[in-house]
Amino acid sequence: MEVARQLFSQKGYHGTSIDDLIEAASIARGTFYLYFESKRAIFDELLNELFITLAATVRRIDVGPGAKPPLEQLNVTVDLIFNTLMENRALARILLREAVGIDADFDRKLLDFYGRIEALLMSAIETGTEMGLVRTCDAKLAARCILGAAKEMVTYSFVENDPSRVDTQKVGHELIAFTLQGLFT
Amino acid sequence: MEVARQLFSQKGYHGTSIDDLIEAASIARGTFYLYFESKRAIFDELLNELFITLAATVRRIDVGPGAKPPLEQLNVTVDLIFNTLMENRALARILLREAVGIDADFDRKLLDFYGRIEALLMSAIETGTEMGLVRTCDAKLAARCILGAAKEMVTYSFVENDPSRVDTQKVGHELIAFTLQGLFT
Amino acid sequence: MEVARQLFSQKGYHGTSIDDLIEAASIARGTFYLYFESKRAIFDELLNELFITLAATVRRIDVGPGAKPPLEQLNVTVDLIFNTLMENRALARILLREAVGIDADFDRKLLDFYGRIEALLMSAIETGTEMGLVRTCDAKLAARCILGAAKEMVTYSFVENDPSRVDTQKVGHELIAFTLQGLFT
Amino acid sequence: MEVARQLFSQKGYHGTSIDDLIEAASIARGTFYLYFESKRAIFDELLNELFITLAATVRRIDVGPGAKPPLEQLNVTVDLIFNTLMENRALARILLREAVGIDADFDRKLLDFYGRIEALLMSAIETGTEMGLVRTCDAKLAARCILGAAKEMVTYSFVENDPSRVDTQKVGHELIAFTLQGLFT
DNA sequence: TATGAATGAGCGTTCATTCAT
DNA sequence: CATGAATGAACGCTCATTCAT
Repeated sequence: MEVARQLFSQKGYHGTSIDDLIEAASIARGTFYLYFESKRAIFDELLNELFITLAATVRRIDVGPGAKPPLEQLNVTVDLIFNTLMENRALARILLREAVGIDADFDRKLLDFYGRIEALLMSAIETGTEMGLVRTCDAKLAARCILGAAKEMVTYSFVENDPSRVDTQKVGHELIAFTLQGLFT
Repeated sequence: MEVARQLFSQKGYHGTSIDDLIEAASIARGTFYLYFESKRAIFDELLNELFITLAATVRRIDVGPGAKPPLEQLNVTVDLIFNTLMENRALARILLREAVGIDADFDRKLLDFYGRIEALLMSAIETGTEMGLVRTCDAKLAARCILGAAKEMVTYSFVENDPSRVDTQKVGHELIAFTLQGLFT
Repeated sequence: MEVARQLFSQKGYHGTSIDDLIEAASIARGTFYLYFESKRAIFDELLNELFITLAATVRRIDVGPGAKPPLEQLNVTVDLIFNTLMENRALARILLREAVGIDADFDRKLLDFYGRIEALLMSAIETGTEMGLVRTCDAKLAARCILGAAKEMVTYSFVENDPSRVDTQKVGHELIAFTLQGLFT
Repeated sequence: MEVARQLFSQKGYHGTSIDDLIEAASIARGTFYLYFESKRAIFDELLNELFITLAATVRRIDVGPGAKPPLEQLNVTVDLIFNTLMENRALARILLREAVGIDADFDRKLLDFYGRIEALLMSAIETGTEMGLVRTCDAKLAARCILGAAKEMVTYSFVENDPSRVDTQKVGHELIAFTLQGLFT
């Protein structure tokens, strides 16, 4: 699995053959199929892993009384997510690059994943609007904007020549600032 | 080409075989190779078409005296781009979905394409900052945010069950509002 | 035909495509098939041409009374043949290089051609033996030896970096000397 | 390999398809590529085999004191080579028939092979001349003559209706006689 | 007579998957 | 548990040949 993570991340799904996999893992062809039903299956498993890791990282903003200020919570959450993604860079790279095209099943899965994030963001926006913190807007479209900006920021962090040097905190804060204030003075 | 546009758009590059292509076009194998050097070549041609169409659509905001207000120009430009993309939906779908993984050459091309957009956005942000219209921020990161949000919005328009019904104007305006004001009241 | 001669000679039968042919001749695809039944057919025609030219060159040694000395006649004939081959270098190259493997029909043709030469040589040897000029030997095998040595000598003349500079007369005489005297002192 | 030897020998390189090969060998397409990198590769391997076998057979004539008479040694060597070729008839057939035209690489290989033989023969001739055994002649051309005669003799042995019946010893002796004495009485 | 667009059988090669050991 | 030899469908591509104009 570790090997597959690296290979899929580097060469993509189509660019990685079972041969690459078993050679890098120093196992026999048959052994691979002993543990994974198919090439597709290990890819799935890999991404599920990331989904679970991410799901564990995302936390709802607590707006209850006595909670820390929402903005501070937001900063913390974004930091957490960015760090998780950077720690699982290989997997995250796959998620963001192999966006689509594996097959219909995978496409649906991906849509689902982003759909859930979108729903989360939407409800946050709606809550914010109710609380008078967020301006009125089409929550769905706004959620999409946030998601898009976030995806791009993360992707950017991987594309940089030396990802390990990217200041994820700065990237996160810039994203939050952009999301909340936009660009106007 | 029309057939290829549709097929690549629906099933992706890897998911579309020469067989699919020639059957859908009702031509013989050899005929395909009479007009296109390779599978890769037709894909390239297809995307170049879109690149050119897009390049012709994008217009710099005129900040000179006597020009229309920048915001209005921005609205018009975004509308134009959105409409162009919707009119070339199949191609745009390819551009946004076949994110990467065809081959190194194509990856570079894609990076180039987005790089140029990013540069455009960056210089716009910097100009805006100089004019005092735009708050100080990391222009590069901000440009990425805009790009990401825009990509997502466009993608969203294609993913909708019935893309022809998406109100591109509304999507565009929401994107601009998000970009300029953010979400805060 | 001229074009085909050159191309077949340079790139061989399999290495030359109809495309090469028509492009070099600046004619259309259909025009080619108007004049030649197939790729095989033009190749055949080309070699027939050489066969005919060669047949016209070969002359039996006249051993009748009043004729020039056989050795002198031999020298003249060999010179003639070598010069003919050098003048039709392209064709000869094909004959010697594309030795076999086009198809069964062509193989038979080639066998025939060399068979006829062998027969010619055999009868010459037998005549020579009867006249007491030639030592007793297996005429067929000896004919083969001569044929082989001759083929190699001609081939050599084409393989040389600059065939036009090869002294065909010297080559011919060396071949005759070898054939008649062998190598012993 | 055995199957390939037969097929290449019978139908030539171009005339033999992977399909022919795998059908004759009763293996699956993939199995072929498990053992050979390509069609070219198996052909190469096959001929290398013969090259090695032949190289092991060729022996320099020992002219030192106490050695057997050169002529006897020559007879033995030629016998050895002829027998080796007859034992590896299929391979030898390929070598002699697929003269050229597979590709540039193979052409070079072939040229090399014959070049080395020629060099061997040349040095033998020169040694012979120094020892006063061989008449003065152009060693290179003479070597070519021998090579040509030998090739033809071997080819002849394969072309005969029943090659297994050819008296290789007789062929070899005739070749030697021809080479040394020529045809004159 | 000349054209060249169209054809399609055939090629060499790849690679995810199976299964007897 | 582990192996790796064997599989064969599928792929992208070539090229000699045909035929309507």
